[in-house]
Amino acid sequence: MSALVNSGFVLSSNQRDTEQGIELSYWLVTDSGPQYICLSGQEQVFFVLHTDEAEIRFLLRSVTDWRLQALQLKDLQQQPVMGLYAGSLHSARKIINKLHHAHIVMMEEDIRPVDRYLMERFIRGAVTFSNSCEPHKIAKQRYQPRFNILSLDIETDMHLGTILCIGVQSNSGFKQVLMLGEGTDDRIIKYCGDERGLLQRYVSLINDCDPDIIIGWNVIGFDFSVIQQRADQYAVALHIGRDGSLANLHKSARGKVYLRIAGRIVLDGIDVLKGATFQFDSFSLENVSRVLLDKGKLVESVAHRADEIIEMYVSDKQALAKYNLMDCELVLEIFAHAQLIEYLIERTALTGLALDKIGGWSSAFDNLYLPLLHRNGYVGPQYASGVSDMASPGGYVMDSIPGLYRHVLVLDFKSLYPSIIRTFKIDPLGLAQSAICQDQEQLVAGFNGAVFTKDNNILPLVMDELWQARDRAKLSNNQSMSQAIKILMSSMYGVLGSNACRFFDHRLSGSITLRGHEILTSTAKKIESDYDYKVIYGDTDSVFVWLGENCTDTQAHKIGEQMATELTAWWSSRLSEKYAITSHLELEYETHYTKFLMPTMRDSDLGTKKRYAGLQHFTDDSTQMVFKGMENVRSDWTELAKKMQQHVFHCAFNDLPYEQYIVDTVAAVRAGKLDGQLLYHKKLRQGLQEYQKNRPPHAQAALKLQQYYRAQNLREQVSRNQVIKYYITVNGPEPEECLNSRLDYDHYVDRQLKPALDALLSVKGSSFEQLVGLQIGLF
DNA sequence: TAGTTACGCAAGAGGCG
DNA sequence: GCCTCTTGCGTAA
Repeated sequence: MSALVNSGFVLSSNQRDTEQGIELSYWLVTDSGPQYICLSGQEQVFFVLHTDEAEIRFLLRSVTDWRLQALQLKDLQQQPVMGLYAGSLHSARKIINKLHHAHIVMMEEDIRPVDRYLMERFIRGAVTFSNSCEPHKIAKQRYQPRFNILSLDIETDMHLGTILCIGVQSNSGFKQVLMLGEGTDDRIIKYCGDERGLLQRYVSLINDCDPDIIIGWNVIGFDFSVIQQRADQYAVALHIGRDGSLANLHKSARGKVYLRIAGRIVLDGIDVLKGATFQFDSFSLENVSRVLLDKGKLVESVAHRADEIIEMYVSDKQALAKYNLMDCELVLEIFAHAQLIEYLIERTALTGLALDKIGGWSSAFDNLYLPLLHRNGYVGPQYASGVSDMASPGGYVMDSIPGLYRHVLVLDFKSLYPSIIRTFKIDPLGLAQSAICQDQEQLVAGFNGAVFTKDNNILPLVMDELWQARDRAKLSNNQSMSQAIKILMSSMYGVLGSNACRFFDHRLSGSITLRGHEILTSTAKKIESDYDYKVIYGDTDSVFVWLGENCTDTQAHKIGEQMATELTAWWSSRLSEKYAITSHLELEYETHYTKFLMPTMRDSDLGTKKRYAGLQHFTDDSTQMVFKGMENVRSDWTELAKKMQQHVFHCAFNDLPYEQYIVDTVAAVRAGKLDGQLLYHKKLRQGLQEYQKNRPPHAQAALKLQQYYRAQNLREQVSRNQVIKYYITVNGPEPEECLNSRLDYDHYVDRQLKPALDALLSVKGSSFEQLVGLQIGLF
């Protein structure tokens, strides 16, 4: 009956206890709509040491519904283990608690049965399923899903907290706005009377649209939270699950809100962008759409948005609906433009993580590693059982030689940590196996006392496959795939160094980073001895090579290519001779700076680390300024300081005069002509009361803002993680919203303009004071 | 419902005389 | 007022 076998994509999963044991359920998306798959009579399994059997049987003598079974599996210390099978989630939880209190070693007890079922079958999203027989079956498959996506946005009256309208737009072009109040419906706007009517209409709308994925902007933390709160107040049941069940919203201890809707997933554009390593100064929809899509929203002045929305509701509901839908559309466009759904599908295909999972690189490691470990006859280690009583550093940062240079090349190791893992066989299994391997030829030493087997390892092979997959993705121009793999590969090191990962062990992380130190220092030494160029800086995986002042652009490019090739070959032969291993290290010629500034630290002659600027020169002769770590790329410096630094560096790099510009700008600041560019932005990273030990300027401003809100009887609250916008005035920091005092221009000249420029001026033998005269400090 | 370490800098806090 | 230490933030890789 092969006609009944179909393809689908796992959208969400669930597990619960039934009379027949644990029931696993999966909602799939298929070409012919949603499909519910149910697997009953399952058990939860985890592992315990064989030597603990008697004690476990004693401890669990009063517990029913479990069994212990001998297995052909060992832990990584070569001790035989047994499987402990529980017939229900409830008894599994009880058993784990009991054993935990008795300090019995347990392994993989945290793996949920719904996840293990997929993981052990290598199912990562795509499945075949057969629903013609009981129980249902699913298996690994290739399948590209097409989702029905609905973008949702609500507008509220910020003073009363009421919902004014709910707008939705789907990826197939459907649009609708549910509007509070009375009016004549048209094609898009539907008037719903009171708020209760609006919420009831919303439930029908979601069920009629029947989306697989609902997207929005802070959509869980704001839109769905507000809807839930209003629905609770009016006792409207939000039956929007695909099985008719209620939406389930709950807050974690850390204040993060989670939402479960049966058969659907909800994705927040902000979280997804962050997960895909997009960076923005601000993640407001306004800013992201401007940067990514080159457009802003309909309402330009964010400051008075709240009042404008209420004003539109009162006088022009058509305009409000249009505004509401614009936000829905922007979110859809951002998802399409940044290929976010494609990225998430690739991530799932690589890691087995659910589409809506945020972070979770530690589970990704588990999903990739554990099934292979089991097939090699071992089970995963107990949590926090790794070696941690030794230091394992991060990347190596070289002392820099400060100065203003011409012709600096940057060579960097392509994915250094993944390539170290592949080359030096960094692997939890290999580390364990080395202890019982007699043949020294088959071993390669790591750091912190680690030794690895050259064969029979897992992580290096997983990395090899990812590496090849990434090369294929690049060749076929598959951006999202390449991006997903890059992030996954570099996260593999990260989790090994984190005690939130079951494989955490400083012998593993140290063997990666300390090898990195050795590789970087040897490379720098080799360049200085063989090529006679000075290495002026290096950080983790890069070296900055100064070619000397007399060099043409063409020569520089040629030298870069040649050095990268030769040094890659040198590493290959060196590692082959020294360790008899195949090198996967690859040095790339990345950048040619025709002008390059390595500044000194403030109030010191020593060079800085992680701060520099240069004029990059491309092979087609175009150029571009690059700033790393400097004021210009820091969000907590004023617009004016950044603009000035940008301009003055541009002039200096292109041999143009800048002295008069500096003098004029300082004068303009003092004349009060540039006040708009003197605003500071800084995030309040703690709650306002938590600034006990000291109170930095932005916290002082936030306090004044809070008081202002209270005095004005506004509902608004200053909250953790809010960006505080403030000026420095003669009376200290004051928030933008309630600026009262004169700006302190001495502060701005001395603390913003001077430091932003002195990095450059001082290596030119000049100084800010020299240029602007003795104005500073006299006022 | 947990990826890492290394680094620079501004400004507050507190000791000293 | 001057000096050093600590706190807080944002950044590089």
